[in-house]
Amino acid sequence: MTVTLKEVATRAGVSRSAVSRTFTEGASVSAKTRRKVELAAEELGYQPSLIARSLATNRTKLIGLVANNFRNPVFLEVFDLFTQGLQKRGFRPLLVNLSTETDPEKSLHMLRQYRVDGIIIATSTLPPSFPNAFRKAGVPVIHAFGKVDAGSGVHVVGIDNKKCGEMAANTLVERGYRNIALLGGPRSATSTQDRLEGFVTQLGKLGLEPTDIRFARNYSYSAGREAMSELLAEKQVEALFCGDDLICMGAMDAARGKGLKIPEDIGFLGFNDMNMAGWSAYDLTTIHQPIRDIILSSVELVVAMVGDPDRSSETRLFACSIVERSTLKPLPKS
Amino acid sequence: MTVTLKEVATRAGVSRSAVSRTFTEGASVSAKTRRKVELAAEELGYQPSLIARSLATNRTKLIGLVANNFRNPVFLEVFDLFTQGLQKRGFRPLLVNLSTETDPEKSLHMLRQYRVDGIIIATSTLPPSFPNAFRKAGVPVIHAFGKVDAGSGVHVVGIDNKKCGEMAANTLVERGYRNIALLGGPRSATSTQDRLEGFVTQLGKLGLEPTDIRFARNYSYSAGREAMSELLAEKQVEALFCGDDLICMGAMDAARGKGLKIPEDIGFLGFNDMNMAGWSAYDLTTIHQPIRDIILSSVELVVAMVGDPDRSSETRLFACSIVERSTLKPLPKS
DNA sequence: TCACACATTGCAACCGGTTGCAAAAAATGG
DNA sequence: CCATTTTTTGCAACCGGTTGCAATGTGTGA
Repeated sequence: MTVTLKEVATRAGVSRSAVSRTFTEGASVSAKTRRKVELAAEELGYQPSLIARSLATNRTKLIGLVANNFRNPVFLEVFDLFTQGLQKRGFRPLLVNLSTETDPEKSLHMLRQYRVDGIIIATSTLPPSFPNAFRKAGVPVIHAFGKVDAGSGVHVVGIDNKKCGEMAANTLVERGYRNIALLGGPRSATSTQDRLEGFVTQLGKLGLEPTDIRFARNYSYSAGREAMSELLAEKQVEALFCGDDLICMGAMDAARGKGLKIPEDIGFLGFNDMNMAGWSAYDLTTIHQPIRDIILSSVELVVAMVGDPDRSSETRLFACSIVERSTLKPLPKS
Repeated sequence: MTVTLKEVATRAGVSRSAVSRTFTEGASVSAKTRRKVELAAEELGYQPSLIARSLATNRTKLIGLVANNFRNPVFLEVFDLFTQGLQKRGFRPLLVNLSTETDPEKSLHMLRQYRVDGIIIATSTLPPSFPNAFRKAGVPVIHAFGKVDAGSGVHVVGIDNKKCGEMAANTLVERGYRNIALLGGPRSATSTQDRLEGFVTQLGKLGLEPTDIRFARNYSYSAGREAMSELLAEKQVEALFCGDDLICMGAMDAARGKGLKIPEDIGFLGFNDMNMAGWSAYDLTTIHQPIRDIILSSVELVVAMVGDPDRSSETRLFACSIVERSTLKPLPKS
């Protein structure tokens, strides 16, 4: 059915090695044989089998792409950039969806069975034991959006979540808010924990304490909305720092549903700066997470590691910044 | 570095075939040898190489997943369901991003080189020549969201876009709208073309003609917003049928920006019923596209085809339905 | 023209599994 | 207990490439 090396070799009147070499980067073939081979390959519609090549070279050019949050819009950008970045460099993403996987161990086995050259884990809601397991298996692994975690040999690319928490605290206090609550993403996410820590600490330094702290059950509009409804039923707050724009939009709609005006009655500060944050129905002031930088850097790093597996472990943190829109009171004139 | 069959065989004191057979579904091994082998494998941390197996069996269990629209939120659901569905059946998705690919031919080569067992193409913005090329190469291919296209041997799973166009026309006219415009997705999408046709035809049957027809440059909020601004500058309309919820939300915000009230001054009918359509800031009346059914069915079909490549070509169309929210006037009491 | 260096080529072993086939072992029945 | 059937096992060839090595071919300078 499919055309193989051998048939091309026969047709071109050369050895199998010659054919192999014309299809191998940087191998030694004369212009003449190359022409003959290419002609024969063309005529036969030959496509080298990457499977066979992988077996022989022990390189698959496959990168495992592991995620467990397929419903958050930021992952659109994540997937887009990952796949493009990998494609551009001649690698292919093998997608793993951990959303419903009870046993991440199984995914590890699967990825090992496919002999992926490297792995990118894009989530902050997995315990470090997961990336570490891959590392122990000797596979290059990048933990994007991960928690800085010294000494495990896992490369981390992301942001400094603690600093972001501090930034949020400063931003809200600067604008005169005092009665401030935090509505985080899932409590188990390391990003949530770190932001919380930075936020509370910085608030403390400014002599304040959060009025309320709670966590949405996941990164969704409805989770944000629900959590906010509960919060409003119990307490009164002047401003809210949310762990994610989606959650924040849900929270905004809950507040509006109670007749509150934004930002007069209540201020909102989101996180991520996803596309929708700019929609005029929300026009959300938010902290921009440099997804693009994170992804591009992760791809670059994983490819580099494939070339040099002993490359020493590295942590790359990118800066976040406030994107000013209309859900917070402006800075008072000083 | 990695443990192979041979080492397990030696350790277990059996032949390589015996090891292979214990890891092969439905092969003949006695309970005793199986135990020995499993023990040895466990001790050595053996993981069978799917690469080697693929080479020997000529089956990779890899399914190519081709898309070219990574920025539309419906694809979150699409990716989630695809990957889960494939995983559940022991297949793995090899992701191909055609967004920036100028030459789809290259992707075809790549997928053929990886010897994928099947391909799912999830887009309506590719010419039928693309899926057909795969089919010609003898690879099972499912065109999800595709255009019904007889005789090419490509399986199509999706909806009847013409009928949806008719449904939209009926819905708007029923509610008393007469001055109706269409704001479609990209003109090149077959789904857009079919909906347009159904819409205009049905309107014609009802004695009407669309006030305006235009197309957003892509499936995005901003494209919808821009197109709507242009439309409003030129014409006055009572209701708009949009080719996508995102586009529709952009259009709504453009209308609101001009001071129009929804649905009093202008009605909106979206398409897809994506999550965000239910957000209270929009609360969009829209046509539900049964993404879930389409994906699950596509996965099922592609897996079936891998098992039986000569299975005859099939088209599966699912029904769409109106989801009533608040961007259209209610049906007049009859 | 010849000796030499260097580029190109083919041979054959290897990558890590699967599988048809025949031999060996176990189970069955008389 | 033996002949027969059925199950289990190992051998060896194969899947489609790559690559070290030795042999061949080509080009250079003297």
